[in-house]
Amino acid sequence: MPELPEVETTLRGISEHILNSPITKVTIRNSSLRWPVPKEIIEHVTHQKIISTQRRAKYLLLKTPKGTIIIHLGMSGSLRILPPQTPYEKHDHVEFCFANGNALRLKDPRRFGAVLWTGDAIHKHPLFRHLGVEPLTEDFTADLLYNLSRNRKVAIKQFIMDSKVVVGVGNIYANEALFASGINPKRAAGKISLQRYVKLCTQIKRILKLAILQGGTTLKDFVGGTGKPGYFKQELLVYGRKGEPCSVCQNTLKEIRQGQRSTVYCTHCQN
DNA sequence: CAGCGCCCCTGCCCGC
DNA sequence: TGCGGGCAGGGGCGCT
Repeated sequence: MPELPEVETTLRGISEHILNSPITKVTIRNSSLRWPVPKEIIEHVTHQKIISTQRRAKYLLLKTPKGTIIIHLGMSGSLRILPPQTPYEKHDHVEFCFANGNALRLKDPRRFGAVLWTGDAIHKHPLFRHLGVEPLTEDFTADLLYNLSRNRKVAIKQFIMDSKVVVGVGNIYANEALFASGINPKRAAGKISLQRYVKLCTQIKRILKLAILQGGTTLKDFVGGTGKPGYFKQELLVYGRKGEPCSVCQNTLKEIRQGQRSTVYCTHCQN
């Protein structure tokens, strides 16, 4: 479910409720997520405070003085702030209770998400070592995309979804950014000009920022940390619109599969 | 290394 | 109305 804007929305929603209050209890109801939720996390974080929160790629990082809780929402995960003793629902897998009365609870029906712990610097962790640049920083530039893509045969859509290149661009926003840039998703990344990468880079930033402002995209049941849905769905121009007329030229939007993921685009506007 | 497919899992939607 | 098939916002991993 969540791409960068949804993860960012979640982080913003939960942070103020969990910062600087001792963790009183950790409950692991089902440890079989993407990787087993390490039991040691309980002894490591109980009585600790979260002193800062941040996002790296689609990972949420909750820092304590002893290390970092790493949370990934996978395809169907959501984190909510709940009052104490809220009855568990199906797929509520992990919960952190705080002295201030708040509970932070992970629900994840498909269990592709993760809750991990590291006592080390985050950049040393294997999951983070090979991550590319953050798209909403000045390090993410057209020059970077251009240079990394030389001699690459992969389709541009898969190239911008490659987390070794740039992080946080998932299927929805890859589709939207390519449409906004007028680039055919099948075009080889290595054959795209610097000028077109300027456009693409600009559009990726614009769309991600706009989606964050709208609280993310709610497709099925995504809610930010405070339970509000996202409103970016109404801005989607191609994703989920196979067979509908292109908003620019009225040509019928086409759907193809790239790397087991659906791509929707306009064969007239994108080339 | 690049470039692929596969797979983890549940829920929902569609067509018959 | 019931059921099987296919698809879903991610991404690590193993193979060629």
